[in-house]
Amino acid sequence: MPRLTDARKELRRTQIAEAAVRCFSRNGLERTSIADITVESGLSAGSIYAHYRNKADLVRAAAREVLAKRADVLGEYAAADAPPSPDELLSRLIAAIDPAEARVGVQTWGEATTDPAIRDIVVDMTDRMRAMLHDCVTAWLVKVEHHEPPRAWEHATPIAHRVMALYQAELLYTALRTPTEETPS
Amino acid sequence: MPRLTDARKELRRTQIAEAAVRCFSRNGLERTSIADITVESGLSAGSIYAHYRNKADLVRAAAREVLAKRADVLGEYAAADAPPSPDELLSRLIAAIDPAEARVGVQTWGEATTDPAIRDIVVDMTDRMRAMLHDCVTAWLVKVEHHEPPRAWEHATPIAHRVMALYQAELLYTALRTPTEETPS
DNA sequence: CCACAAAAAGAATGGCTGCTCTGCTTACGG
DNA sequence: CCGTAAGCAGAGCAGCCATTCTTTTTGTGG
Repeated sequence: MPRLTDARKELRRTQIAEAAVRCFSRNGLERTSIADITVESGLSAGSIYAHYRNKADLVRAAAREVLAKRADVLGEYAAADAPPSPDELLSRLIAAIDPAEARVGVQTWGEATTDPAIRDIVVDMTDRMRAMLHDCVTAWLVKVEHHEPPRAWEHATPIAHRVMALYQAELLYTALRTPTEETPS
Repeated sequence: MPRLTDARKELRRTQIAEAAVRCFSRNGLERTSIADITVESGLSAGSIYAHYRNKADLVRAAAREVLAKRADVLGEYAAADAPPSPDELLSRLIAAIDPAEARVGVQTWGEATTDPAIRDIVVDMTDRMRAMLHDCVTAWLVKVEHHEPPRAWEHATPIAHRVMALYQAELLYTALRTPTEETPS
């Protein structure tokens, strides 16, 4: 049956989503038209609508992609044998920030203030990141600072909160600092 | 000359801008149409365009209004005789957050990532707030912690940075946490 | 009070945008 | 290889929205 193989279908979806992220990073969530994504992806409008129900669906996918990538970076450190100190953790997270994704991330925050679907995605990803940060800090307290595990978990809470806040602030500064790149001609 | 008196003209401008902020807080910067602002303000489209050149101009005015109000709150503490400690300062700032304005503030960040005019407003206001925070913390270090003024200023820098970040993060959380209010019927 | 110019109203407009629809093309299973 | 059902292209459509234009109303200086 001549359906597209799942791998190929997923490939198209990410091809579209990545093109969308590039467009969003340049022009913002609402200012990019389907036509823009059309030329950026090399596909046609019809094709895009074969893979995403509508524009909102595509925006959600893009938001998830950007936020998930940020969470992944954190996941690596959370699983490390030698847990970094909070300061070290923070500066590594900051070093891993990609300006284009930072911009889309901040746009996502703005959209989340009015769109419940985006809001859920952002809140979910934020909670997940904070939890990983919490694990990471707890591991550091136990392994390096030799705290007792149950107390360490409590101690880690405000520290994780602060690291998260400082990271998000840095994300905002990066998004604002970086000039929005020109369309490649 | 039968021109509107300056006071009345300014009144109309803020009437429009405040209606715009309410709309933005509900539906976001781009999803509110001039028609929405028309019904919220009780004025007509023609009238709005008599006071603002175009929608972008109105958005800029709204952004400035919201950000300036936040800076004003901070200004009070900066001028106080008994400077609050950084923790105290932060919790007072957080207590003064208005959910609706927090939403518009976060939307403003998103818009700033692609619109240079908004970006300048946000960066300017952010810098100004950080500077006031810096003064505030320096005053506390000198008056309460009895640091030497020149050293105090240096010490204050990272503290002010952290307070700012924590405040902005709280602003984001407030914007995400608060359900967007319904239109009054 | 009055005259009159500015301000407000609100319908009209033109452009853009999301989305759909009709065939052509392609890749997959046999 | 081939038939077929899907993916895909791209023009077309309907609706919305910022902005403008004309007419009516309003406030102000004299």
